[in-house]
Amino acid sequence: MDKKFSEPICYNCVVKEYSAFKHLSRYEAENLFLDKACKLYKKGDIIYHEGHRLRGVYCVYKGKIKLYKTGSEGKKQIIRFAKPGDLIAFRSILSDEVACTTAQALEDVVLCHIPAQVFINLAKTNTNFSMALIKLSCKELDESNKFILKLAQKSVRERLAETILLLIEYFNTDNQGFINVSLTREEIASIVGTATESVIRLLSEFKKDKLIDLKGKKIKILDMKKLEKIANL
Amino acid sequence: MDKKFSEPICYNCVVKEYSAFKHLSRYEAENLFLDKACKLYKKGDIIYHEGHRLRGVYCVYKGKIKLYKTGSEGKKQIIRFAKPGDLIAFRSILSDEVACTTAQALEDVVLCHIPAQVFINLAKTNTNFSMALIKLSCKELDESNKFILKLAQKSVRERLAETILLLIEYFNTDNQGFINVSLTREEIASIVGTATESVIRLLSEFKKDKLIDLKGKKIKILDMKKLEKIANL
DNA sequence: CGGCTCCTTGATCAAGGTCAAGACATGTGG
DNA sequence: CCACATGTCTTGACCTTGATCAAGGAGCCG
Repeated sequence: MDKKFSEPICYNCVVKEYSAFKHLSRYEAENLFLDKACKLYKKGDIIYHEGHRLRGVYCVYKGKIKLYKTGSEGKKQIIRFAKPGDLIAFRSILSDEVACTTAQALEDVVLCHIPAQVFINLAKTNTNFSMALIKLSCKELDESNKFILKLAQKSVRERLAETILLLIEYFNTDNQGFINVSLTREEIASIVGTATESVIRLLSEFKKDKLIDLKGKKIKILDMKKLEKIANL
Repeated sequence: MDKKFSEPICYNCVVKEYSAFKHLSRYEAENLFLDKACKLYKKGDIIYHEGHRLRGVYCVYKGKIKLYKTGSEGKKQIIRFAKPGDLIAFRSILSDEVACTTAQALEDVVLCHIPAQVFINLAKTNTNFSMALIKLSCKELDESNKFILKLAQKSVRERLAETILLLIEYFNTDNQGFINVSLTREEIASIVGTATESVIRLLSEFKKDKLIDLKGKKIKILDMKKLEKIANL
């Protein structure tokens, strides 16, 4: 495989400061660099499958990833996303469980793979690092619990409005105000937990009401206040 | 307050072996005993409120607890339960966040309160203990993510069947085969994420179909296989 | 015996899922 | 560069699920 990217050097990596790795010492980061392996994934590639045993943790260097669970009828439910600086699969590694989601590249992605034992050793020897990991998983647990509340009590309309707001918060906007991520209507539906057709209908309704603008897969917020009101936060 | 219970002694506590505290040394457990405070809560008492800052972690010694989030219209969504041996609130303490749920006693409950700093110090100094905590929160995260999938994709009927199975797994049955917990129909509805009336109608349907037996608030499984089939696991 | 809370049942209706069909867009190989 | 195939988007029609409202019954406690 020809690499179209320069392999990041951990102790110097641009994403290090945004990740739990910021707690590593120079020495630890240098060692990490010796043990990791960097790899490019094309858009649509599966990074790992739900239910499979993983050999290590991935640190996202470039690109965006969706993590989803698959229901009994094969229907997908997106649980969360990952972007540069995020770690994925570390919960499975630390708790010695099989992967609880499937990770798939939303665009071309570069990941650094850290072998399980290396990662676990870091967590065991560097208290600041392990506390950062605990905080990460607690935060994510909180996110998931909020999601539960949302699914259980809100209408599809409210959920879609909230989802748009969450997407903008997580991915930010480009210089034209469009959310920095391209999702199909089906993918949006599998975040919101609804049918693709419902997403389409509601998005065009939002557009008609001048709350958002649509340009292909790109979404731009026109009226944040009203959206928040619909989301009923 | 007169205590109608004998205060448990940590290093000797019957629940210690079922909790993350099993990783404590004798010395650590003895110190823990000096720092903790034990308290009785009556059925219905609120132990802490969502959004409040907590001063420590609770270890459940006796009784059952529900943990719920409250939605925008005041509707409650039960996120999980706790029983003897479980720790509650430790995620908020470790991640230094306000409580993300409200904890309420389902029956008379005895809790031991461990001050935040004592708990954090244990987590920082005892690697086995902190790894156990990480595993706990990862496991809970997995539970929450499964819950999301369930809410997003399953019918109320399927969810109720699955909920009954989860209750039996978590609380076990008494010698007559009834699930060891008494929940109102409303509480069951706020686990399943539906209206009280729907729970009532479906429970009587399950009873009519000889899947379960009902005796007041007590539920007994008659046909596990069929329930599992309905739950569509 | 009121006054609670909880349970139950029936009637109604809207939200949203499903199905079907076609438009549009994108990429592929000839 | 075109023709075709495939994936995505859109719209309309229909119908099921389950929420809501209303009213009454059952059990429990001071």
